Amino acid sequence: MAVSKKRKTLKVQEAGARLRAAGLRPTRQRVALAQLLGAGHRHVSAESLHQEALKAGMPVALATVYNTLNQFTEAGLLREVVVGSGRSYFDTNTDAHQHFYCEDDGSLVDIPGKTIEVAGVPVPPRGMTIERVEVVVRLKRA
Amino acid sequence: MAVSKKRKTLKVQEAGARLRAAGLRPTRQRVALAQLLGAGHRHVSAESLHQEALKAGMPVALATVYNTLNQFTEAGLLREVVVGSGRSYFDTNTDAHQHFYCEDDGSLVDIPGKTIEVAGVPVPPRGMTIERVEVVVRLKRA
DNA sequence: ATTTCAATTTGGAATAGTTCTAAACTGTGT
DNA sequence: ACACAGTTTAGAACTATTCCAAATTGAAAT
Repeated sequence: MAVSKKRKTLKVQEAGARLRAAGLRPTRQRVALAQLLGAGHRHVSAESLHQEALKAGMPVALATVYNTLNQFTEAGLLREVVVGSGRSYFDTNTDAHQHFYCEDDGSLVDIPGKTIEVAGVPVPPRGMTIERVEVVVRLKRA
Repeated sequence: MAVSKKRKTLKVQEAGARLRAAGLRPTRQRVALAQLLGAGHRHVSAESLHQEALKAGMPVALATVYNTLNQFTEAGLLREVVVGSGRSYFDTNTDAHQHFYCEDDGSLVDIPGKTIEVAGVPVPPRGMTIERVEVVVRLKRA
């Protein structure tokens, strides 16, 4: 048989523990999604994660995937990456880091945290605080 | 009567000239929109520009506004700024510069071109070239 | 184990922003 | 004035996401 490249998933236990730690009730669906997201650094869209869950034999409604991704993001388990209107990516790497974004195929590639240095960020307008400085390096096929 | 703050618009002539220079046929609608966009630095959405055109007595279909904004962007007359999914802004300032984005009210404020310095941008993946390095400083109400 | 109830999930409808389509119209060259 | 490619238009279609009200479920109490 052909060598199948299977993605590693988290154990149910560990996924549940992470959810509890984040203050989220570990329901069947949330645990399933946390398992899929849990291992390694990944970039997913609601749609792609939904497909993945179905293929993995963990049926979840698309609306639940949306809810869950948003809750995980609020809880600090994920980071939302905005690259283009109409496309939302969620990044399992919540550390400070940046991205390459290829406009041709919509793919996203990490740039490690310490690589890019941003200097000279001005003081924000009155009554505002900086939440995050986001850098996206937009690419085109050469 | 109250002092009305009226936005300056371009003369028809000048708007037409700009369009020709960009290789776009100066139709009535394109001229009208170019007039509205022409003076000063602005951030518009398709919807906001559409409203503005209607109020200015220059009826244009929303679809035309979309077409036109996209054409202007392709022609280098505008720059698209991506800040959040579902929201597309077009910036009349096409020089290299960055933005503050306030997540609370969706507003966009320019950061002048030379203010922010980005260092350490890595070499792009094989066969790719950097089209633009985009920096968005996300703000929250303090 | 059973009961209880708020939290969660669900499928479908609803919404928002944008693009598409086919027919009507218009700018420009002759 | 004429012709025609380019443009505009209204509305349908589409995509990504959120909303909704009903059904289900996890966890705490009995």
